[in-house]
Amino acid sequence: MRKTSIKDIALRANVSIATVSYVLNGTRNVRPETRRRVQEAIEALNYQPNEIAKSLKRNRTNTIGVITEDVTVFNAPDIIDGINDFGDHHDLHILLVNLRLDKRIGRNFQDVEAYRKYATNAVSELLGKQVDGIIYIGVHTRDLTGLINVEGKPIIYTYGYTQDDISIQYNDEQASYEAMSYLVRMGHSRIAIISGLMDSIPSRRRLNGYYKAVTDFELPFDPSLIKMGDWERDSGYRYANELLDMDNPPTAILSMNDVMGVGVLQAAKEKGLSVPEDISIVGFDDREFSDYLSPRLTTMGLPLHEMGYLAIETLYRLINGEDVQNLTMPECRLIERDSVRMLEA
Amino acid sequence: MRKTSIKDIALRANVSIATVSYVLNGTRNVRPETRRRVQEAIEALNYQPNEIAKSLKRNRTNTIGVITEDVTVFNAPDIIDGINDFGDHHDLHILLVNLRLDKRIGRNFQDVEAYRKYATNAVSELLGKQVDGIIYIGVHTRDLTGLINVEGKPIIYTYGYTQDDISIQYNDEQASYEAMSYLVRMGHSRIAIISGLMDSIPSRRRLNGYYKAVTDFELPFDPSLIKMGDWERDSGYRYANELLDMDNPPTAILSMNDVMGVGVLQAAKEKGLSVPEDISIVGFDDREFSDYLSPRLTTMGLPLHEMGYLAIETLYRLINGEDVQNLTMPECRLIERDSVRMLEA
DNA sequence: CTGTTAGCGCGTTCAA
DNA sequence: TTGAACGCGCTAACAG
Repeated sequence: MRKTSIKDIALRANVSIATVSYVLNGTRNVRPETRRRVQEAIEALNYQPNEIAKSLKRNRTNTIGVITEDVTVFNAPDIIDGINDFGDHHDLHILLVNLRLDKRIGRNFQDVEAYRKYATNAVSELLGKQVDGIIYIGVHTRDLTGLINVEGKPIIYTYGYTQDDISIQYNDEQASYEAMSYLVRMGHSRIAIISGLMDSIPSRRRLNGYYKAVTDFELPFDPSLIKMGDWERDSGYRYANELLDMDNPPTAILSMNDVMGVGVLQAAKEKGLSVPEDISIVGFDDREFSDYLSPRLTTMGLPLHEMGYLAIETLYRLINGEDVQNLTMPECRLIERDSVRMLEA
Repeated sequence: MRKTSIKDIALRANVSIATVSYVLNGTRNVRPETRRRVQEAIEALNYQPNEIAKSLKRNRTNTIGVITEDVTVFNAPDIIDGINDFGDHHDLHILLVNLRLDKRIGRNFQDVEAYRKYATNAVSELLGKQVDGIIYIGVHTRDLTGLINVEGKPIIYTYGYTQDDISIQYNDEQASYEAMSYLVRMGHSRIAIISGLMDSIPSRRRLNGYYKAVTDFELPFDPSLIKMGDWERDSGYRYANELLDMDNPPTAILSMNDVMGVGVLQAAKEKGLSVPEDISIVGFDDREFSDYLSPRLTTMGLPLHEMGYLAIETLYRLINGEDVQNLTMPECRLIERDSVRMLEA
């Protein structure tokens, strides 16, 4: 038998369907006695409104589309969790599309055409489903201008941005500056940095933070303390070796991600150096594994949950026609563990 | 201005809306010339069907609800990825609900009432949204009978089960048996095991696999090689210490998860034992971090992607009225890394 | 065989 | 408080 609809309620309560609707939504006053009858019927028939029908009429689905370039990449789950956090409290539902880019194209993000069709499809599915807005979660931060066309629907980017839309980003420069400040507070001054790929925006910004700290704290500036890595473990390993082989090696190494940090740890270990006694290390990302390394890695944690939360909150305001500007972006915070030691003065 | 609808197309192509619908769905023959006109109009107006309206009429949304107890828990993303994999190829959309249990109630799963309301809400939201079926992804395997009532909608459980519904599980017993076989092939016979909490079904099943292997391979049976851990790193550490302090210590330790495996690694290191030269270790789960440990941990990988894939595939068949039985469950497979050595004969 | 008319699905909302 | 139009697309029934 069919699901019970508003009609069944009306029939049983001996009122019109309009009245049922008013009771349901409190849109209008209804005589208490009538209301009671209606509610009794709703109860008895275990009625549950059909949101699809409601959406059709209201022209609003209370559903937002979330496009993630790859759910299995480490940043996605926590961002989604932040989205859900807000969504739960505002009756917003999440239609999730997973582009699965990591499986489909690996890291070839330069080749936009390779994944444009996936992104375009995702958008058109979502638009067809009449979502009220879209959140796009990239795998890594880059310019996504022109990738998709959302035909005027509100959209928010995170871990990526376009020249036309709002995007939620943490402040890379501030983050690496803060990591440096911490190291300085711990008594370090010869601090090396291993960067990510230099075609990446976060890499460049984090390097800026490094320079700024070097200047502000009047640290000895030595270009040979700056290594250009590629985000992978091997490059951390390779450059840590170079760094540790110097005549005047650094006392601390800031690695732009935890993965390279693993390489650094390994290089130190192989040289018989112990961390943090002989060399301090700070990573970036607070990947789950950084807590399982030995020593446990001190690292800059990313505000993933907050980014998701802010993304949907902002989208929500956009949907409701608010004029959104001057957003305060969430900040990274240092997760202090065991890979940095305090240097004696 | 309003989104262009089927009506606009009809108007422009000078046909009735019925004809447009026929062209759109290929439901009936349409004269080529007419079809061309319609298609031209669709193109010109950039028409995109309103799936909401379609769903209302069809009484089918092509959307399935995915309830995850917590997206940020390690098993969720890959299961979801598997769900997407199938969904992509069958025009199925995913409405994701995240119960966020890890944040809300931690590990207190005994206290069902603490999260029943979340689960119930999730189901009723999903039902209201008229999903065609539901997949429930637990945080860990347990009996979920009676938790929710889906009012006859098809539902599939994974990482959990009920007495009434279909659930997708890998075979724990086979998995630990296989891990043991591997160790035996590598020349080990004194093999210890550190289990998870014994109120957990996987723990018990994996222990069965262990016993079975001990019997089948005629390994020396020594009860002191069996330790009851609690899934946490500390218990791995503690029991590894006990094991390694024995007069006749094992040559290999099978840990029922990678987290405890980290504790085992640490215990060995502190004793000046090197892995795998002095002691071999096999973990369970293939957590991301197991590849970043040193040595890289050999571990039983879970077929998460496959579970998600099979879950939605089965759900799809259920939705289409097929009679589903005798499912072949996906299997764990060993990820061979560097923590086991071949013992000389 | 091709095209049209009209009612339906379910809830919202305006006019009466 | 109610009847009826409406949102958008599907489809049965009918006409040519």
